[in-house]
Amino acid sequence: MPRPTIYDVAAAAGVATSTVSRAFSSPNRVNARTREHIFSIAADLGYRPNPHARALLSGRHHTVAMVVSDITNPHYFELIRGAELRARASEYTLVLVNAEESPRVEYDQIQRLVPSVDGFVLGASRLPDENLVQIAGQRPVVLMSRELSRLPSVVLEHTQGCHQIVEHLASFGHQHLVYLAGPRNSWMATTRWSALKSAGEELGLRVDRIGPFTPKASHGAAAADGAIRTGATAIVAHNDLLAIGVMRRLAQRSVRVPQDVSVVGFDNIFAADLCTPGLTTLGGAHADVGRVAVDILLQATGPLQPSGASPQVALPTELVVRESTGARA
Amino acid sequence: MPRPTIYDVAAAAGVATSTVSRAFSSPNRVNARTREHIFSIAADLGYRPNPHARALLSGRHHTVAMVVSDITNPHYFELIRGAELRARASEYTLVLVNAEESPRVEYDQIQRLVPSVDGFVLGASRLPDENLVQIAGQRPVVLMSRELSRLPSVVLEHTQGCHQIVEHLASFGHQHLVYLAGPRNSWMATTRWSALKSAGEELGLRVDRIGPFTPKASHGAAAADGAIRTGATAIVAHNDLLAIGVMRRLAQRSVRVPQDVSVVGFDNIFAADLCTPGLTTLGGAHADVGRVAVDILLQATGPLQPSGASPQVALPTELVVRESTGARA
DNA sequence: CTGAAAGCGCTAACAC
DNA sequence: GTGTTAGCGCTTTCAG
Repeated sequence: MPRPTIYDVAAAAGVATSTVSRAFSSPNRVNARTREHIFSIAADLGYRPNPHARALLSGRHHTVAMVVSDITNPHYFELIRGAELRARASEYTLVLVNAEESPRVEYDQIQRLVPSVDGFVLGASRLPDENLVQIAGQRPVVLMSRELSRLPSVVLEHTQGCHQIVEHLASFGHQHLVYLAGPRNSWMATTRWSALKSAGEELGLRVDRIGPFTPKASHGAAAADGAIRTGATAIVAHNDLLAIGVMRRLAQRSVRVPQDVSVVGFDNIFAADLCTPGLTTLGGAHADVGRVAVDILLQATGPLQPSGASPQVALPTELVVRESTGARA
Repeated sequence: MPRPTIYDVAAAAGVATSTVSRAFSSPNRVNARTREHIFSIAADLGYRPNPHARALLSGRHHTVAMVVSDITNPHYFELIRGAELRARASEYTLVLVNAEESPRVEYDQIQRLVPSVDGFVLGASRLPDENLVQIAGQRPVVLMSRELSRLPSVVLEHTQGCHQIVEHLASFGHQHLVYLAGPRNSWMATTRWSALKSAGEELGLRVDRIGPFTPKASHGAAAADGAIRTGATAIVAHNDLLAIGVMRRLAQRSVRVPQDVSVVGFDNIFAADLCTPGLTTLGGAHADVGRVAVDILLQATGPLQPSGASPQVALPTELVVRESTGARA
């Protein structure tokens, strides 16, 4: 037996289909008694509105897509969780898309989904600005871990956080640090680099940069070797995964952390607390990033036309100090 | 300007809408010349088929849902990734749902999605058998990390794996081990317990069980304390997260691993290699679990009616031995 | 407050 | 090979 439709319900309830429709979509526009009657009949029949038929007409799908640069990066766990919770709270479905660090995959997937979703939350998008603007022209977009004027975004307060990192390292007497940059097209990588550099200038440290590196543990070896060559006494890796990979390689090469070199990461993933030594890292309320991003998106997809306002939210970070940083010995 | 429809394309191309439709849905049923003409016009107009209108008629949405018991469990990373890749390869969209260890949330979410997806992949479902059977009556279902007669499933070869664990521990002279059980309604928990027990009987070890425990690191303290009380010399935790939490607690209580007690986990998550001591754990090709599950699902949602066959796939496991297991000292 | 009827974008008979 | 014509399930004027 196929799913019952409003026709079945209408027939069984002895009313018109439009009344059934109204009972579900704007309950207050129908007599309380008939409404209840319809509901009970509908329940008996096991009727449930077909979202596609609804979407066909309204153009709204009650679905948002979240695109992440690499789904296996633990950093995204909390982001996804926060976004999912927020979406569900408004009875929205969250479609998860993995861009696998590939702008092409990212763009294709987004275009594929444009007709099916009400908006996009883009995590650390690797797409060029023009693409983002274009996508925003098709559907509301909220960026995470990236800022772009005229588009709403949610980021962690990296600039201040980077300053904190440099201060922390300076307090141990470090005078030369190196930033292991993330992917070329990562806005975060660019921003962190300039934040570190200016903090370095301010505090009188030399700051180098090498890379780009794919921010995975497996790429840590190359990054570590490069870092050693710079002669820096402190390494700031683009994220925790890379930092962990770096520490592994350093251990292999008998470089002691933090006695010979200090290591700092970003994200404060679960594993940062488990590796040895524990990784000093810049953390933040990641779940909130996801939550707020969806929040803004739902606002934009809401009945009120997207207002000119494009909120750019920056959430606070916190430097989690563990054992991977210290004075040279 | 609204999205162009087949009407716009048809008008611009000087053909009927059905021809446009055919050009896109069954290209070989239309003259090559007209087809190319239609395509080029469509491209100019930026036409893209509306999947909802399509779904409304065909009932197929090119979308599958994957439900996981807890999205923040790293164990799922690879599963999700494998599933996502496989889905995308067939141009299917993967909707990710987080059940948050709650059967109620899980069931509600599934019911919400029934009208919008072609099938479900259920990871470590916490639902009772009857519910699963009922859902399978609404849409094709493939289980992961759970078996149920008449439903297709993909699991890791836990039974043999558990045997391997017990053998490994026995080889170190352990004679008493305790299993820290996962959630009450976890099929895996039940299966592992009976597998461990029968392996214990066979090899002459005493095997206790305590729990259930929520398989997160934060619940490790209670689990560790309970384990100590049993007097067992080896602890087999329901998963790596719990095992890591247990090891933390043991360290706090100055119980040495593995000198005083050995610890084993399941899943071989990234962090298992990072904690100190490294965690011995039962791993497997998790990405394959997700991949194969979607593979089976797409077969079932395919044009050919769901055949009676319900493949029950069991993928091999491998015991990854690290430093958390050894002889007592 | 409720019914009748048109149509959202597309597909699937059925003709030609 | 292509056009015509009904709908898919629902919402939404417009009457009543």
